[in-house]
Amino acid sequence: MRSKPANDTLNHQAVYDLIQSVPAGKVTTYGDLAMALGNPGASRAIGRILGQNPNPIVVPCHRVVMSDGRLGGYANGILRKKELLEREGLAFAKGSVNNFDQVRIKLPSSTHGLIRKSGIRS
DNA sequence: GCCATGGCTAGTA
DNA sequence: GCCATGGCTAGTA
Repeated sequence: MRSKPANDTLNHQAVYDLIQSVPAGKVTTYGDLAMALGNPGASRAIGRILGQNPNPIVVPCHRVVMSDGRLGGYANGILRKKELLEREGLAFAKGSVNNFDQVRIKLPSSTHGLIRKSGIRS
């Protein structure tokens, strides 16, 4: 759809900041990030944002996976993503992270994630 | 209109 | 499998 009604948008920098709180050996999900940033419906947008820019050295976006434990995507290919995660101690079966609930961390909730769009008529 | 998602139905085995 | 959602780009006017 070309036009949409959304009134909120995400602060990209806040997304990158938040991902930095995910330690090696752990993961989070697109949806959890969206939730922590106060925009629960934005999981898909999170994925798009990650694909944009991140400086992979400082922002470990390979630690962001799907809500069901499957890999999701990666700019350098999901094979690479899997390698990185395995190097950090994770294991996979049938494309999903083993023991997903134990390695999935709880994110700190962030306040500055949402930007209110201006110029909305009420 | 495309997509690095996610949640909820249907409909098989 | 469908479709709502949010961010983005290409490509027309």
